[in-house]
Amino acid sequence: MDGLMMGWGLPAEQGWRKRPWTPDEDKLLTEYVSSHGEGRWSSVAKSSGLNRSGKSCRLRWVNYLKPGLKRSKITPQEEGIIIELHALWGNKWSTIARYLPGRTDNEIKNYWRTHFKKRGKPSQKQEKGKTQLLLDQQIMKQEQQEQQEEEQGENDNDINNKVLSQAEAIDQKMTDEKQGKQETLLFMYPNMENLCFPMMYQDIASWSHTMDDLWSGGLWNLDEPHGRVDQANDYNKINWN
DNA sequence: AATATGTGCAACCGCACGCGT
DNA sequence: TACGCGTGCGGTTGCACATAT
Repeated sequence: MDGLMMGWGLPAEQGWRKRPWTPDEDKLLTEYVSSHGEGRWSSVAKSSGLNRSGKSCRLRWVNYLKPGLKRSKITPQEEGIIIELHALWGNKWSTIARYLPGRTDNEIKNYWRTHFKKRGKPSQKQEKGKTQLLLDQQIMKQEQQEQQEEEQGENDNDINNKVLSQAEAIDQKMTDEKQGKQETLLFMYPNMENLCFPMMYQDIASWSHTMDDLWSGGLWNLDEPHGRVDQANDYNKINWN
């Protein structure tokens, strides 16, 4: 496949290397997307009069212009979420970004590289080990309960697999609701009480009453008003179409 | 003050995948 | 089934600014 064109509107051989977006270009793109919606980026590039590739248009919109994006610095709570999820999924930035409303994969990726990768922080493997240790502790405590579940056909005694399968379920759900229906949010954030507290972990908690130990010792401080109802309302204002 | 080095982040590149034909 | 197109994703690069020497 031709990496230069890729069906993204404009060829790359136009002399520009890194060309920052100007306010006028941002305005053009914002107006175009507002009236025509997202998608069909190659036609956006052609029709809007922007001398940009569709790929560039999409990136600019997704990472900078899209309503609802946070422009503030990553909070310690968000950092904790990033660390935890990175330990689980590795460099699945877009997946991690789904659990940080208002943050983009690019932003998270940059944050990780600048704040962790360079400073010799615990490696992914180490982080994984840390998380796995916590999870293993829960496994031990649950063993008897798990055995009972196995008798009922539930032989999934690897809680990490549960995490992953649950995450996959969320991904599947989000894919199914790809058009941005708010059902996705309700699925992820039931009662909208904790905007940044994904359903995934609420479900994990339901697997074991001992998971409170994990919360109190982990990086996800649920007492922080990170996802308040008023924030959830703000998030609801986003145009999901 | 001048230069070197480090940091943060926007933007681009190349690959992979899904979908329609 | 094969192919082309549109899109998304992770990796990389380049640049502006900050800090150190």
